[in-house]
Amino acid sequence: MDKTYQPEQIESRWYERWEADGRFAPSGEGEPYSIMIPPPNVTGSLHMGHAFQDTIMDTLIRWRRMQGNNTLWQVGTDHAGIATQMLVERKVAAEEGKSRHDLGREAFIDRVWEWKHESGGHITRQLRRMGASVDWSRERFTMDDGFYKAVQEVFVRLYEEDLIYRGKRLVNWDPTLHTAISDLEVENREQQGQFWHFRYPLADGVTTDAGLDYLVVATTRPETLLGDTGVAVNPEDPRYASLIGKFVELPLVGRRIPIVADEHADMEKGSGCVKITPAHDFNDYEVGRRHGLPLINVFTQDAAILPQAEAFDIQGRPLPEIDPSLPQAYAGLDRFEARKRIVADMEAAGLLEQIETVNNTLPYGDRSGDVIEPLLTDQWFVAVESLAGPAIEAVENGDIQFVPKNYENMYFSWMRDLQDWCISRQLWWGHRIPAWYDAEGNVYVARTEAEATAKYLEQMAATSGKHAVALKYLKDKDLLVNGEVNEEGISKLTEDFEFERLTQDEDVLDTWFSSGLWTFGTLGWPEQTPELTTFHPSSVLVTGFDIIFFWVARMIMLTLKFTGEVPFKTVYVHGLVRDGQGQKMSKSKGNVLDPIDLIDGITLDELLEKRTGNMMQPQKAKAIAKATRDEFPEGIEPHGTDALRFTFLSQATTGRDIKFDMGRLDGYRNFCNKLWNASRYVLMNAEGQDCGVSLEGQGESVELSLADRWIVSRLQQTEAQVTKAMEEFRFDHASQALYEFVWNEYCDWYLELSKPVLWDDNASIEAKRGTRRTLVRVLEAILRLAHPMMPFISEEIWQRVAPLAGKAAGDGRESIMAQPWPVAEQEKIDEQATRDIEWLKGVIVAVRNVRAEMNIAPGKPLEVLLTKGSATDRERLEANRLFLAKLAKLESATWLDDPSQAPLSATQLVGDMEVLVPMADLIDKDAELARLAKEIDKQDKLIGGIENKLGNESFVAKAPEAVVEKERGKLKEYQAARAVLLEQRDKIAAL
RNA sequence: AGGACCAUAGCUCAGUUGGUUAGAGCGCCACGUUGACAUCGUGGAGGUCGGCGGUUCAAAUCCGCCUGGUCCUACCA
Repeated sequence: MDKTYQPEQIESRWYERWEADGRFAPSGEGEPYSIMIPPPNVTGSLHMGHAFQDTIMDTLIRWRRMQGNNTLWQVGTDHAGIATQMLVERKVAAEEGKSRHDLGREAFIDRVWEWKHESGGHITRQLRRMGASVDWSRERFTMDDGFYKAVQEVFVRLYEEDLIYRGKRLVNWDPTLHTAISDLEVENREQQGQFWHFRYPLADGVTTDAGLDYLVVATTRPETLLGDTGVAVNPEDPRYASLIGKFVELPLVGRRIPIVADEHADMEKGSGCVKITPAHDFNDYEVGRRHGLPLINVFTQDAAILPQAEAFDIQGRPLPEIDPSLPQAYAGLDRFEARKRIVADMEAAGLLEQIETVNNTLPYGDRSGDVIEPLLTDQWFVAVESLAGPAIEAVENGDIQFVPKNYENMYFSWMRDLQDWCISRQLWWGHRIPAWYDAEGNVYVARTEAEATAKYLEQMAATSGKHAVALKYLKDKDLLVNGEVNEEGISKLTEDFEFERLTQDEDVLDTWFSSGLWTFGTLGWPEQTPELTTFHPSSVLVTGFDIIFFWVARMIMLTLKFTGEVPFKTVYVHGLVRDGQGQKMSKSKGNVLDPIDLIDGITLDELLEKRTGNMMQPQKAKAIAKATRDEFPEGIEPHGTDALRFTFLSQATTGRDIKFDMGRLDGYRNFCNKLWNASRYVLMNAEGQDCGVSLEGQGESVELSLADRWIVSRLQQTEAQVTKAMEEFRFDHASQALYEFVWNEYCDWYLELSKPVLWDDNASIEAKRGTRRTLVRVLEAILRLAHPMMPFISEEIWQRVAPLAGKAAGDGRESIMAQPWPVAEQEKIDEQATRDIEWLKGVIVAVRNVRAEMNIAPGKPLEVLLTKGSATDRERLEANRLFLAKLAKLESATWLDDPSQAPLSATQLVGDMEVLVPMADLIDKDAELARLAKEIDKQDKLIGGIENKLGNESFVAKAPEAVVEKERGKLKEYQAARAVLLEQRDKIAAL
């Protein structure tokens, strides 16, 4: 083995080997355990959030696999509608100077597929670098054929049950992307805005109680004035009671609009009057519905002013009786330009009362960055009410559990106030909605055009002779079979019967509609496949809290509906990975860390280029470059995947955001190095030597030392601890338990304790064998314990160590991946050995303390005296002379029967026993007296505290006996320590 | 405005049902190179557990209020 740990050399090699050997596929034996990866964008790249998430999933899967479960980690990618379409649009624009409309729908979609084939492997390669043991043989894509089938099936069935409907509704419209987006894709940003107060003249000579002939309304969006269809006042408002049912004359347009009474109007705010624009505001839409006000749309899809408005009733039916004319001056103006002009015109007309500056929050599209406009459009919706009930219940009754539990509240509060889900998007990239229209605009929802055509014929035949004839003809000719008109039938229809072909809906489905089917769609549904039976419901979903609404809630609803099962039994929710300062990582802030750079390292120059090159806001480049130079003056060193994974795990606490800590990453890289070097030591002392283990695993006669029994005992406890932590999803505890055992016990103590045995010419063959066997077996177990967290280094070392530990090769389990997870054996826990070792450590630390305090060279052999020891102390000394001599560097350790004969010494306590290092004339009197005074003071304080407690009658009376006893014990201990210090002080003072 | 979460050493964080001399890693200080490892070893300094009040024999831990931070929801007509 190399002297230092070189991760890059081992990582790619092992991953390829595992994959080639088919180690990731389900074993087919044991209790099923499955995780569905949250599908990353197919053309995306791996960010810190993925790396974190993937580490957790891989750790769980590797752990369960070792425990003997039949594990499936389902992998796949998402087509990510908007994100991917925008990316390809930009690429096409940059490379060919063409828009998607220049190309046309089909050609554009071909480009997207090309791009998918070109770049789709990027993220999967990165997943491999993380060590993710996903089953690549089952990789899926949300737009592959099988998945498409599941999507269609779900859509059609929901439609048939009236749970999907189409209608003209107000939606969040993105004027840049020209599509509806969901509430969840809207980002509210606060900013300073203006609030215009306008006068709306009262019609028919009516006046207010105050004698005014106008009402004052206020708005932050004056351009919507053109679509006003009412003014609301509060029904309780005495100021306007007499005006309810009267009219105002809408300025600039001249429309007469009613004054209605509605709770929505807040008497406390402004004038108490509110303009109502049902076609351009969600609240006004509701007011309009309550009062039967018409909806007047004044915007184009670009959010520019229409030359002529469009009027509808609440059902979305056109209202021809309403005069649609708008002032021509605004026709074609962008909404913000129109706003300026309208304000100016109002002012000119003397109708502008006041302009206020206010802080308000505006909705922005999180993809386009454009201001979202509520717009009346034809869209498809899922009626969620009947789906939400069972989805809430599943969490309430514990079929699905959130970890940590408090996310359940977040889930409930969202689910209990659910709006119908708008699932149509006016995009090209995605699952096209399986709905077809005939020439009259009637809709036929079906799995295929053939099926839709059949439905069309059947439906129309009932009322139309022409259709009935065509239907009969096709049936007679066997061109209509099983509810589908085949290709030939369709061409017959269009040619012989002169029907127009049905046209498919132009819209595609919201990406989350398809990813909502992920857990069962990937397993072959609607077919009842063996995989579906075995692996569904999945065991755990690992996801960020930010997509509980987008994804988790919808998965639960759709999966319950179509499989009758929950999609997963546990939802492990993790937080966001932030930078070291707690800032969200973003390209524009220039604080993004790439997991691959942490693994492989990156030079400062490359990092600077990555962070400042190709920026949206180049003016920030300088500040970013400076911050980057300050934080990473030498760039980033390579750390390896194992260290990165271990860092994530150690920071994975309880669902809170994590601040990624470079210091920890360094620390865990060092931990890998520590493990590496400990293994080197073990191999140097065991390879080719008698370890008391034959290849058949038969032990030969061995003698186990105290240290051997102790480390084996501690190993059992560590195994239990790590397992418990994994079961509780406390990866921080699991990683810490392993870290502490390996470093603080195995390396710091056990390896050191093995040296005296192995290097002592007088030690017996059996003792040496026992120590070698323990060294090897404990290391072998450590590696298995570490493997789910650190797959690469554990495998690399295990290959060398396993044969020495009697693990046979050639049995199909020659990878650590196929080894059993360590199970703690109660009978190997040795309390006595633990106490004895604690004593030994106590003496060694006592001597080290003296050396440090007295400035005695670490290597100088010492002659120590022991006094006030019990029979047990004497036994322990005799049993451990060898260890003591070596680890504390003692020349000798001698019992002093009469404590009063002790020479002037530095003294330390181990229990009641005193360890004396004679100091002769080496002592600096003043310094030592000062040190002792400080120590005595410390003990005095401790003693005082306990005496207070014990002097408190109610403490003694009410506290449990055990607690009181413990305090008494402590008191004795402190008093003894104090006595030693006093004695020491007196001796020195007397010099 | 309502709600959730958080506040422990210079930094990043543990601290399960109240009882520990409040812990770890990094950083800091001192010492240390012959036999696994300087990506190391040994020893050490450093915290009135955000503030105030309460419950209790006992509070970092339970309750209330306050302050500061993060986030979510709503409103902003």
